[in-house]
Amino acid sequence: MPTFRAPRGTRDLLPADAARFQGLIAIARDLTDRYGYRPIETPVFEQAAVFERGIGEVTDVVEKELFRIAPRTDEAEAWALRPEPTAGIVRAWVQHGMQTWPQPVRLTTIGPMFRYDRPQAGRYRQFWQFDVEALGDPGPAIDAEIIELGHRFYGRAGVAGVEVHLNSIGDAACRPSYLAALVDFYRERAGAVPGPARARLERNPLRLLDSKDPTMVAINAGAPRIVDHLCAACAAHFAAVRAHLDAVHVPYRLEPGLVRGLDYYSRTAFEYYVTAREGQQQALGGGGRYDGLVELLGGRPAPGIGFGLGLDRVALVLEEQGMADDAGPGVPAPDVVVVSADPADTIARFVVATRLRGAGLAAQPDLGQRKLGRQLEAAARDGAHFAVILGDELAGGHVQVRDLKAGSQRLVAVDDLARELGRAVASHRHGTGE
RNA sequence: GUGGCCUUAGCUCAAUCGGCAGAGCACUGGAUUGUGGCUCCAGAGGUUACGGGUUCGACCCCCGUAGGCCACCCCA
Repeated sequence: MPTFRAPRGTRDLLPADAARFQGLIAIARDLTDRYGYRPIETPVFEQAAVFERGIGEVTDVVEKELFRIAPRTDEAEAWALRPEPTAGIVRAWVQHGMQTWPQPVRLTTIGPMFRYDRPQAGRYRQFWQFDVEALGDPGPAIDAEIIELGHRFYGRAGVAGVEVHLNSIGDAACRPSYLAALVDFYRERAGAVPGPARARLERNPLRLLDSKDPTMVAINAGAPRIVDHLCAACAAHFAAVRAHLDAVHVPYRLEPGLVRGLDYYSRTAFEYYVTAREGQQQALGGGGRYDGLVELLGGRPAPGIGFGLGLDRVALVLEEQGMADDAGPGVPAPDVVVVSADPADTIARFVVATRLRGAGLAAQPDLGQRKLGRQLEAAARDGAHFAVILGDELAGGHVQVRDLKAGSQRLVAVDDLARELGRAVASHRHGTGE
């Protein structure tokens, strides 16, 4: 066992995994660029109060998963690692007066989030999210834009079987009366409600709706549904969101039990699910509208909506579905490897490779002290297209350029080497459509 | 935070009833002096996760710890 290892719930993304992540990030960047979302980077830690106030004191995220950091004892519990990106972005919105920018403000960020809970496959203490937020627009069109963007991301990433689950959880006007009805409903059946759920009833009754406990599932089948209790404004908003999604043919499933884990959501709530996969980490992403959050964090009231998509889970599902590129652990195939007949002459190889690199070629010197055959063997195994062989011809100002794919070889003047190779590499790339 | 299963070489896994820790892949080197991915040979790689206990003797049985996984809780 090594002396040190990655902390519990964290992991190293080795080159093959990291390359897959970079691929997902590139897709996300391309999409957000074209949808008009601008990048923003906020700190990975904030004052703990930003999360406690924004996310809600009685949520699991704050109560048991907040990753607190205390660099000095007299600052204990002052700061916490971000468990999600929205609160920090809203804090930045308030701090920098983004309500004076042209509205809406479309923002996106990608980075690690932190939650101190018990790890499992697809659930980590440090995990990556692709996050998109639109602030300053109350209308249903932006809700649909966001939901469609996330849906398109999964399609572009190649994830099969992603379902959009959709619900509205009302707002300050209609949720209180619904909650009262819901609590009454459960109280009438208090004898049947399991102990842990009963404790929740007082603190956060909405959360009982998405319990997986079989007895709760049975009870919930008859529970009042929030969509039947929406005020006129919320009902109209929800209908309009659906109409927008229908118009662009984004399929979705209405889920009356979908309530989301964070307090700041209002009206539109949605999640992206892969129900086909084994195991429990089926939620690949989720989000919703948070019209009260800006005010909660000290700003002038402004509406917002956004989502966070878990890149770790996307990568996991892609692998399970056999869609992951088989990026091996080795280095990417170089255009050119520089080898030499003299096993000891690493300087000549280094000099030539450096010159080729300066000319923009993906060139690598063989760094070992092995004989020529071994050097060529390694070059071929690494997938290099060309080998530059340094030998006796060097005295006359020439080297051998060997085409490792074709098995052909010719003498090239050192002075022409970079130009010749550049041309050959370019034509090969066009020829194979790479 | 609750309950359960698991942990042997870098990776995937063997090791009879408690009796000498192994294989494949990968890695490194070699196969009569300057030419290939195949083949052949060899090498290196282990405190059997860690700590204790039982035993003449522990990879194997018992206890604890750590980590992973599964189901909850909840979520990405």
